[in-house]
Amino acid sequence: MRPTVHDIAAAAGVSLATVDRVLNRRPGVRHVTREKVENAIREIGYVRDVAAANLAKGRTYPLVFILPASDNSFMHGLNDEVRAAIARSSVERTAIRTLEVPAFDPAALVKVLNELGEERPAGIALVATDAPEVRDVVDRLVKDGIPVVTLVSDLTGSQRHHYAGVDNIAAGRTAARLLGRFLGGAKGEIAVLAGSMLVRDHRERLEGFAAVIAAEFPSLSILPVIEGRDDPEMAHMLVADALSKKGDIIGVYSLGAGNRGLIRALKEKAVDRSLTVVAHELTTHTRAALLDGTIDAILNQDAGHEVRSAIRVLKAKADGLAVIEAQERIRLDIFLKDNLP
Amino acid sequence: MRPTVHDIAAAAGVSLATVDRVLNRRPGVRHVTREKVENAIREIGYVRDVAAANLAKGRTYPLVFILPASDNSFMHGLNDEVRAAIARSSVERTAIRTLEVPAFDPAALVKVLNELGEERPAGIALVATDAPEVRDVVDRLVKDGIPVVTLVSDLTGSQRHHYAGVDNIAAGRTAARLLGRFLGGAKGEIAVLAGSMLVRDHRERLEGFAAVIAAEFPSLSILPVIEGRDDPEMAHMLVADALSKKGDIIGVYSLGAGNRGLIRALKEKAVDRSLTVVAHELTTHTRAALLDGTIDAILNQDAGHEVRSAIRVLKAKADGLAVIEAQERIRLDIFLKDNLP
DNA sequence: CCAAATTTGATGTACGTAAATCAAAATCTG
DNA sequence: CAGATTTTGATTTACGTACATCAAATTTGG
Repeated sequence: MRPTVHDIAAAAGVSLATVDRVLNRRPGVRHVTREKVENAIREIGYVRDVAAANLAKGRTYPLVFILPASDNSFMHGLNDEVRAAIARSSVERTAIRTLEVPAFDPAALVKVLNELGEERPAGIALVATDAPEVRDVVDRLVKDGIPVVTLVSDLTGSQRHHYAGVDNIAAGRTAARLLGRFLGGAKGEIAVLAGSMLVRDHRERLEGFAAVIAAEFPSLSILPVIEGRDDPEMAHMLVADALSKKGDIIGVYSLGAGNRGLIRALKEKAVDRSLTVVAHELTTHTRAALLDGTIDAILNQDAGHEVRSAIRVLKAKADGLAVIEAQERIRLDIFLKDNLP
Repeated sequence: MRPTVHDIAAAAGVSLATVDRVLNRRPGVRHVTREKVENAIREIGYVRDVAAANLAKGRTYPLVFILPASDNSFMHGLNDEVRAAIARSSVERTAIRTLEVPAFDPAALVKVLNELGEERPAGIALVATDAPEVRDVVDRLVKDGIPVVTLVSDLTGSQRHHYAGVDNIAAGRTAARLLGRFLGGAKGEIAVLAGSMLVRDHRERLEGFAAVIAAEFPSLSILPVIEGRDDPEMAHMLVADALSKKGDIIGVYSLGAGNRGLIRALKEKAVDRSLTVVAHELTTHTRAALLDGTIDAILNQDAGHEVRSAIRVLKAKADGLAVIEAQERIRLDIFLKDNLP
């Protein structure tokens, strides 16, 4: 059977109270005694029974999710998933609170994070705005022993414990290869629709995309990026305009949100032309467009997985436990019309 | 706070002992009283604290994994993942036992399953051989209250609680579209390498593949299926032979195992020809082939996810709890050289 | 209506850990 | 070496549930 605290006490030749003091970092244990206990723990392979410990502590994990106040399908979906997690909170012993901050606003994020430092929740998940001042607060929180994971968008060079999101450079590269291969050597121009180049995930997707196009599909050239601010109306206008003016666009890569506008523009302006289109994020609109042939492939990250993974990791870190790395890798989903969920 | 058994007792106006009798289906409770308690449970929204219950019961979940004695990379990987789960068993309160049965042998599977009926483990996961007699035993086990999930390969028309594996028809369709689009309207023949048409997942993959090729890529024709028995040597021989004889093969779909042999044949016979190749299962060999351009896309199912999902579902079913459906969907991974993990 | 049978209540122990209290022992200080 | 201080031990209660026992109350059958 699994060893218990009693077994540690017996193995170390000390009392249960001393074992408890060591396990829970309570004061009043001599260095030598502490080492005796720690050795015993290691030797008999003791692992704390988290369920029993939580029961005894009556513990709940107060977690905070910091989400940007963006009005696009993906963020709405992410919000829904966090709310679903909140609905499960009594079973999972979590007490999840969400905070909304203005999107792409490092100062606001820093302010909120600083306040959380006082509050000391059991863990923080945030959609990071990639800025040095944000990284500095996060590093301080981590140093203070508060588990932090980034969600969807990572924080360059920070000490965050984990990133629950996809590899966006790989996503961009994958989009490029799909588009390149689907176009089969044709010559022409590629339009790229992004939300904003101020966001790290969009920058990275473009970076990966451009690299592969340049290296492996020289017959394709990328037009200047269209920034649609993740807004359907704006995306519609800009894409429709580009399609009207440029006759040699043969492919489109939409790496941000606002796909509803893109799809409308495509249906208006490109019925006669055979465009190859790769877009990000599976929504009602992109799904329908994939099925009717307007879009050829969708790259997706599963918001539900990201949220659940973030929670698992935060709880594990709060308990000082290991995580199953392979389980927490967020995968890039590729959907063709045949493998939609 | 979360309601407890005491709250039920108070709400129903009965004693704790009676609540306990109802909760754990112990005899000696009048029908009316039982209903009073059940109503109270529903009204206050009581959910049993599984952690505390398991602690009290000292419960472990004796689970059985029935795996085929196949000697290919995928099954080895699956085996490794089950062993990894066994290593975690003390933490997860599982006691996992594996049983090996000859592959594609319904009788052997039936025999093992019948014996398990006596033993009554908390749950059974099996890689199903798709046969009516297997379905009948499984249905009986389910009827007897033993949770059963199929793993990797499903059981037609059975009552199994869950299938932890990918949708193989969708996988075949996806392979067809990738191949068709990558070939960009070229005219020619497609070679299909399977393990055996006696296995349901292989049959389904072929079915989906053929359907999409026929419907949407009329310039492509599928050659008679090559059955390589998932054996590298045999696959090598057969594929090399086919490539020598048929000059107009422009694509290959490998839907089973034995890819090491396929890759060798491709490197020997197809350096000059530009073949487009889609294969299943990410292994050391297929990964290397994808990176060096021998293979163009790999479809994969994550054995680790499948095993962990099966365990989660079996435990939940054993406790009569709901599962998060979206979390348990096993996804079809599509790997290009850019998004390898 | 009485005895028997059934149903319900009251109570205690256990699971593995946390946390607290008080006493005892060991160590340190001067 | 006495006294103060620190370290350790012994013991208890609690968390929410399971399970067992015995007594009391209620229902049922004749």
